[in-house]
Amino acid sequence: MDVSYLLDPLNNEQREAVTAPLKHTLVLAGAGSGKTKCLTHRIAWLLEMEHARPYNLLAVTFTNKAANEMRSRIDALLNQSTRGLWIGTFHGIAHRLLRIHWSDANLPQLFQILDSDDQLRTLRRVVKSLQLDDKVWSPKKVQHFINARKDEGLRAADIVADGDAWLAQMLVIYHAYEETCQRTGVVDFAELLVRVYELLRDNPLLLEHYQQRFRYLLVDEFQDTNTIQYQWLHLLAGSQGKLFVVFDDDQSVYSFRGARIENIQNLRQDFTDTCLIRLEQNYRSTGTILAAANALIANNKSRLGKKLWTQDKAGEPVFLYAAYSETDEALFVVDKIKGWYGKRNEVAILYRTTAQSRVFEEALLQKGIPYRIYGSLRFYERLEIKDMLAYLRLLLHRDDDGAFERVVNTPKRGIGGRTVDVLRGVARQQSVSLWKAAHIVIETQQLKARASHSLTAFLNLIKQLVEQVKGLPLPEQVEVVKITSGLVAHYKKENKEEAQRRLENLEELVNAARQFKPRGFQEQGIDAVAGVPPLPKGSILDSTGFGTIAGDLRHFLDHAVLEAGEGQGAPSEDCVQLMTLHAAKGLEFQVVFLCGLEEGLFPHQNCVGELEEERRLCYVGITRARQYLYLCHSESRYRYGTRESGKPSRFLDEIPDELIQKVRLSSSVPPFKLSGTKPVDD
DNA sequence: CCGTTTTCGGTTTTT
DNA sequence: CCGAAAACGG
Repeated sequence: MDVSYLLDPLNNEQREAVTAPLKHTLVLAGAGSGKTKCLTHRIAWLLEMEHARPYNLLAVTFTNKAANEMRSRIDALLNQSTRGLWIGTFHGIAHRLLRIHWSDANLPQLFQILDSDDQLRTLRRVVKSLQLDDKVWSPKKVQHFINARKDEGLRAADIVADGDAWLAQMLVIYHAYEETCQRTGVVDFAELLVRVYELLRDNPLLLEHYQQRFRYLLVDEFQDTNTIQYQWLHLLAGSQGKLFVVFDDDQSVYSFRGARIENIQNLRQDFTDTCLIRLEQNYRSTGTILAAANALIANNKSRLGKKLWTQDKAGEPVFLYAAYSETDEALFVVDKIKGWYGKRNEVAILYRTTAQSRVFEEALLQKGIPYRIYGSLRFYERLEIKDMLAYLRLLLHRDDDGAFERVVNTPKRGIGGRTVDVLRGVARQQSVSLWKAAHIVIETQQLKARASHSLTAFLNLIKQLVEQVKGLPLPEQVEVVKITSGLVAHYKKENKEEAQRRLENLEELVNAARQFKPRGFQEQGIDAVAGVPPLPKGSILDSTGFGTIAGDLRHFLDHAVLEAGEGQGAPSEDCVQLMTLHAAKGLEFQVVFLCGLEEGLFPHQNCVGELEEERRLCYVGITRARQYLYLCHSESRYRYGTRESGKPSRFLDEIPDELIQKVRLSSSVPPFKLSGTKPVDD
């Protein structure tokens, strides 16, 4: 078979990785070294040369973006069908397995997924129902505690308080939360992972099936895996499965959300017969930029060690600008951008904290340069969208307390906090859902006439919606809910710009429903693939397929939670890109401005113990730049109301002087010359 | 129930 | 200092 199309575009190391023997393979892939190419070509290689069938492969990523990218690149590369090839995020794949095996996973068939916002609301209710002071047991803290434990694969029952009163109380809350979720049939993000791990661990026949099926496990950004993800991979690989993981220990910047860089070492210990391949040739940046990056990251003690190199020329020096103030910094950056004649979306302004974006935004606005800030509110997280989704959830599942609470008085229909308190009381006492409690409360006449009347009206509204929507295709269901729920009328009343936007977003949601083409799940015959033992009898497959009313709607809701989508709206071309360093990971730009390089801000004061991770973050920032890299720091900066002076970041000292060119001496432009900005010392 | 006042926190974030 | 969210008063 002629596989030159697969191998010719690769360098020696990439080829070595793509054609590696069937051992567990670790690919240390530096920034810009072609790791996605490596992964996609490896998949093609396995299919073409190792007689793998598409359903033998499982490729896992962290973000939907990465998963989509991988899928489209594979489709472009291969001429054969990739039916049965699973590519997805850890959460997406876990979710898929839970939908198939909902019964074995001890979940209701129509289980719902909680996003972080819904989780927080749920926790607020749990803390309140335990009569705890939410100042001491702040739902946010509790949320963090629980998620951190779940990331470690620990349930409340797995943790021993051992005389620690604080921990004991936390565990009580954790227990109560688990119970609430189970009772109401909801699953948070971390739970997807824990559940699916337990599902396979506790069902040997299921495990056997998937171990036989997924002979080849490919993992992107392996340095970002957390404990439960690693345990799951470990379990799924079994003794036969072959791992192919791509990682860069120097780009591990997510320990704060549970990523365990040690998983690389764990993998090498837990799996014998591993091989490590390094991709160090960089196809992105100039020699100078790489030299700066290499010098910086060399200061980290704990790393496997690698040195990026390029065939490219040295290029321009790294420019350094010392500003007086954050305003000066922004004006400098904007000034440079004005002098840039390339495409504007090839320019990125990167910073450590989101708060820093404001000054740049103002400066860009003032000069009329179009820009786009990443990480602003995502489409499916908008208030009005979440309200609509809550109605839809309620239609699917009347006992969804979260959805009930959200819409019971949205739009305002005279059901205030007092009324809902009564419902909550009855619900808790009789351990039923709010929906059922509402019926009980009305029947037993526990409310004043007016409240009772309003509540009855609400219940009838939902029942009416259920009837109206029955048998309609998804987009029309959404349309009906949009009108009948009263949300449109609700927003129309306010004649503000904001209200107009909300209405547009609601319309956009109907649009999204119209265009919604669920993918994945196409193959229901997964138990009949050749060479794989059938799924054990008693596995109850997901029967709410497409075409069914509940099925379409449910898939749409799943999609909304799991793939909340970027800011929506046209990804307006020709905009300067503003984002945090974390958001920039995986991207590249012709020109990069790395701003706010000051002690306390970057490295951030809260990260004194995590200095190496801060340095990696800086490394990520530097290696985003293809051609021009500007580093900025400011002598002073407004923080928490007062102007504070800041020393240049230690990271600047770690970049060799000969690579750096200072753009302008601080003294050459005194602060009072800045027009249209606040004086430095006010 | 709704608009105003007060209080609080303020690193990074995908799913 | 600034914005969000909780508490308060009409």
